[in-house]
Amino acid sequence: MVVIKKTPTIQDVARHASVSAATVSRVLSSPERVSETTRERVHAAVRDTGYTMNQAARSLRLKAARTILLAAPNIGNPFYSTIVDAVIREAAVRGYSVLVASRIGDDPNRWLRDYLLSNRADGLLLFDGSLDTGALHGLWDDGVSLPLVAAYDEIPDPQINSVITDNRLAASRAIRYLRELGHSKIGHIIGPSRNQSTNERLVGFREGMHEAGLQVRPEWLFQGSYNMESGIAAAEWFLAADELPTAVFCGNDEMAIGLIHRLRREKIDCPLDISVIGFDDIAVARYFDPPLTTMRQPREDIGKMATRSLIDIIEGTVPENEPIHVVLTSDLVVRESTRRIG
Amino acid sequence: MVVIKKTPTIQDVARHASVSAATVSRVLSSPERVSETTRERVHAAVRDTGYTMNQAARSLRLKAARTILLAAPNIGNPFYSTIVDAVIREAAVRGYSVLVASRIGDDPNRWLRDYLLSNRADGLLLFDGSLDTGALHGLWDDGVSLPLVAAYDEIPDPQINSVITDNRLAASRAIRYLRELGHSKIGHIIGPSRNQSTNERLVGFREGMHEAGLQVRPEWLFQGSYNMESGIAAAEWFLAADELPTAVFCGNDEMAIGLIHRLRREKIDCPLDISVIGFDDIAVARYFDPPLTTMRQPREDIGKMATRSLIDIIEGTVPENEPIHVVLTSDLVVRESTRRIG
DNA sequence: TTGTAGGCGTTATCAA
DNA sequence: TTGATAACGCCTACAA
Repeated sequence: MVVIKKTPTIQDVARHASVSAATVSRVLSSPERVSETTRERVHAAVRDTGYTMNQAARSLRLKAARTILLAAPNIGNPFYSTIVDAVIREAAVRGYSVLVASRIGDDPNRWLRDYLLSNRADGLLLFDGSLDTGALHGLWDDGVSLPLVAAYDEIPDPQINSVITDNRLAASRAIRYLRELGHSKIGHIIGPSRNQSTNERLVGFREGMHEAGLQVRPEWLFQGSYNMESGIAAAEWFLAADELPTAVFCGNDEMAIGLIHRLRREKIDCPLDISVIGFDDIAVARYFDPPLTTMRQPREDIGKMATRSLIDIIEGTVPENEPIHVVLTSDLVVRESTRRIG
Repeated sequence: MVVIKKTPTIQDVARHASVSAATVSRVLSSPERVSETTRERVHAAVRDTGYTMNQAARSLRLKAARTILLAAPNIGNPFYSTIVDAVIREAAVRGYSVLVASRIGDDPNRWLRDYLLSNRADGLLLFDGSLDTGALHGLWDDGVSLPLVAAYDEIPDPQINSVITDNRLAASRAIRYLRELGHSKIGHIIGPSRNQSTNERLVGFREGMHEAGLQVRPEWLFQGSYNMESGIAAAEWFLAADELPTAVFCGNDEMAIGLIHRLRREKIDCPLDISVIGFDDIAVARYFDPPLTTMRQPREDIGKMATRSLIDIIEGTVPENEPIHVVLTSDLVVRESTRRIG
């Protein structure tokens, strides 16, 4: 089924247009260096033969694949899918393809070699802060310097280019908002601690609490894993405490949804009995019942900016000694899962 | 930043191990054809030099990229992300990379050429039934036969390999279930008509209605586009009718969510006043309020089976004259958005 | 402005 | 079992 009549090569086109292969190549990559007439002849020949450039040969010759590698911990998560979409779109604009890898297996070092040093991809867009930076430096130490942009999840290494959001600020902003609503008994569902962004949100939470003169109570702190099941588990953890918080700041919307769902089973209503604020503003947030108050992450922008930066780096249109650090701002989106009390 | 000290080639390894490049190549691809001792020497040399195969060169030589192209209309949709995840995982198992393209632009023909005839990808996994099959046949006519598996969305061409679900049956099953619950005033939110699966669901809906001796009322039929906003619009359409249906079968869960959300604003409760049944069973379905009754699509299986089939075809381990047609079954998942009446 | 020639890194063929 | 060689399709000095 794979067999093809005969894929035309640049030679075939050359023959067809009665020019040399070099000329065809020039017409395709730097048309201005070819005379009007031959250019047209070559274009005609390209159409006639149905020629398509062989990318493998081109990559080999140019030592560039015009492809970027996107690595995320879990593409299945709807949060990432929007980002992926933005990445693909932006990459296409710049003429790049996107190779997607969902999980950086057990041996990131080997994995990175396989993809990046093998001429399959020219750069890496990393959406996984849990990756050991040691592995990245490992490549560095080998004398290799690879175009890399860490996005969304922070990597605690100022040398690494990054496009992130102001997690800490956003978290403290969320707490301040709850405080304004009159809440003082505030809980927090944390994400997995291997993610730096999680930790930033936790720090922001603590800061917000501190600023408000509020105590962080351990029984109102729960560590989840950014999925709805974690929200359920968190609800059960809170339920086991002597007293329920009146408001909970969740590390992401999914955990908020799980939390609200589980509490409702106990006739604890959101926002009547408890206010819940999420993080991300995933698509379903505004249509959930109650519509979720949340800290919106500019996901399209993250994807777009990260892609743009990476390609700039790959193409060397950006000074390489000063790392790129973009920090996008999150916005508080007030809906109906939070409510003024007392 | 791209510059690398010196990427070792197979030649470097050969020198290091005092063998020929050919031998190194053999050790790497058919170790059994090399003597124990040299094999070990070569392996050591590979480790020492930190050699990684240049995939571009390999692809050029082998005329195979060990990469598949995944094309979906909208990766941003959470429904697809799970499938994509499954595809990537399964492909990895078989040693394939996955190139993802979100939108098959205006000119699918050109697009397909660019990716598939250019040696970037060995086969296409198509999740978009709206693609004009003429374009596909265009390639065929050129004497080109490309490994292609259409998944999830049906393509009305028995020659094209496909992995789909029993949309028609599932739809009529949904109607039968509503009927069993005592409903006779049943509406339907259709997906975009360019998708064949949409049409199959519509046919199933009509069949189910017919079997039950029920009339399909046009004012209870609404065409959406598989997103939550469509559900909102559908609600408004139904609201404008003289009478509301007592049950609505939705083409997917997102439209069901939008519908329920909008009706609630009018104090029309699901499931008290209206039963709603979705399609797909996306992650949030079970935690939505009310938890959605829905026809679950085996998404991981779709992704896995489709990938497996495609790679089998690429590698020629499957007879090529008889197209593969896998039909997976959808399951009715009863939750709380549907309710007995009368 | 155009053509010639060499090489990118790999693997398959053939001979030793 | 191993090695020399050619070829995959393209681009880029360099020469004309």
